[in-house]
Amino acid sequence: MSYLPIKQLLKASSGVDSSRMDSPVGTTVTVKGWVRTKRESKNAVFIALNDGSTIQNIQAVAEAGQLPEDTLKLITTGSCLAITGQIVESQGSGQAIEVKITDVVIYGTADPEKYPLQPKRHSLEFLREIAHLRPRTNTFSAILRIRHALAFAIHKYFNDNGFFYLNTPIITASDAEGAGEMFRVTTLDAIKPPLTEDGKVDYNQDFFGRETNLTVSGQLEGELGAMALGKIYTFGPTFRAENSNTTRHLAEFWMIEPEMAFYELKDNMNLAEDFVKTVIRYALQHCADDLAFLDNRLKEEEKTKKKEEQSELGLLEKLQFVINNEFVRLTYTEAVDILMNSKPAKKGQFQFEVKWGIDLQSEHERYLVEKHFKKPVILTNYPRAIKAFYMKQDVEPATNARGEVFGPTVRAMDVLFPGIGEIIGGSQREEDLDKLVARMQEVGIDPEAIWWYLDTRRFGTAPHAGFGLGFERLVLFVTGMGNIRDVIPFPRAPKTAEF
RNA sequence: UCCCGAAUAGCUCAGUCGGUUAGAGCAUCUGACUGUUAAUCAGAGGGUCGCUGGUUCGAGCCCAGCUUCGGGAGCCA
Repeated sequence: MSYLPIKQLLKASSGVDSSRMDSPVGTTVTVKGWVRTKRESKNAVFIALNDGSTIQNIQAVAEAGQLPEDTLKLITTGSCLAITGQIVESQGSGQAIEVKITDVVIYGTADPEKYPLQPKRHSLEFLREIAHLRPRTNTFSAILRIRHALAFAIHKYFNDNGFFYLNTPIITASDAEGAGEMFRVTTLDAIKPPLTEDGKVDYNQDFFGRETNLTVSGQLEGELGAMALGKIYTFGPTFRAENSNTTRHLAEFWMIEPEMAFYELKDNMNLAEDFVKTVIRYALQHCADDLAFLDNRLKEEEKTKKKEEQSELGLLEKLQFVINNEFVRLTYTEAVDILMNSKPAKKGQFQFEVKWGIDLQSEHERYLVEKHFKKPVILTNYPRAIKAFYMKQDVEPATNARGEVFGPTVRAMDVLFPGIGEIIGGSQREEDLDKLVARMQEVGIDPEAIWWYLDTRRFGTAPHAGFGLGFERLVLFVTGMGNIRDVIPFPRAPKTAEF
């Protein structure tokens, strides 16, 4: 039996007018979905049904005594039904149309004594414990629909702009980037692995004949793609075995990494800003009711907070603000100057002292974004010592407003967003083989281990640039959620892999 | 990994100074109610007070260890 998704049904009936040719009023339809609530009064039974196609429910109505008593009893929150009936204009005020029930098929019951989702508000902490069922809630279904829309918008953006989607390996042998602790991939016996003569695990006997891990970044392979296809992007899972217990980190997350031949740092910044704004605009256009729901949810939550802790902008306002304002661009050196002359620095309110050469702490980033500029910020030209080996080395020394000289620096860029900090990290890459190898040796990376990467510089090297964006951090920002574990269906984090 | 906090009914929480039978709201069930909107009203059922040990005549409450969760920090995307 075919059925009509609720989203389609409601779309067809928007601005209900039974005289309209395409109005569904009067037609007989079958809707299928899960019961949110059932309300009974003396003369009628009301069922709110949701099928996940939209945040909105469809109301189905039966007259009292119409449905057999034992059928009625099984229609409880969480049960799954197929309801057939005529679409009528609703007599109630909460909805334009409703289904006048002629037939109900119960696909699956849900024992109300055991079904954990009750028709009431649940804490996000509790829902994390039942992550397998939480997509059935308004909040999580909204988040997952927005997540989908953002993923689609990302592919669309790159496709529209001449990028090719490059699939980089998930299992890698390279451990050169040093982006984080890695998960080992092996088929060797964990208790009795084969050993070499000097007592170490003999990975020659492993599946790949060498040590392998799950990828921590597709960037190096992405550069190979850019040096052949021009503009590429990756969008795939990434793994970090760091013991990170925060609201912004996952052990398994999805990363987007564009890499462009012939792009320099400024082109890279322009792309990053346009890209982020475009995908946020897409979500605003295509997820209006889900975003409105989350906006409202956040406002309710804000009401319970103290005045001084309430945020100035609502979710929708914040998203509009980001797409309507230019990101502030300044160098690391200029940022350090601002921070050193800031109120919190003078009052000693920063936990970490600011001076040229330090890696900026989240308190510093937050000050710049949330207090000083109150806009997204792109910081560039970081000290070479705190950045990755592959970033292009600046020739010009950095200077601040008073003409003081610092260095050396690299052509790095970090995009900082309010609430989440670093959302994008990227750079122009060092295309000069000698400089790149010299830098690798300085930081103790064996050039032989990634000879294939260095071949890009040996054969037809070119200026190029790219960046990485943590997908969940983007979803976190767009949904206004506070914990990254709530914007991915099945979060992986230390001690967390149940579902 | 470090710092701080928490763990009591299905959920969210209260529980005074260590003292009789551990409470509330929501959810569930039963009944009432002329079309309800997370309906409303009345009633009922529902507890290994995270685990282990200790102090005490007596522990939900005090102490120690462990576990898990939350917030912050670090690592980073």
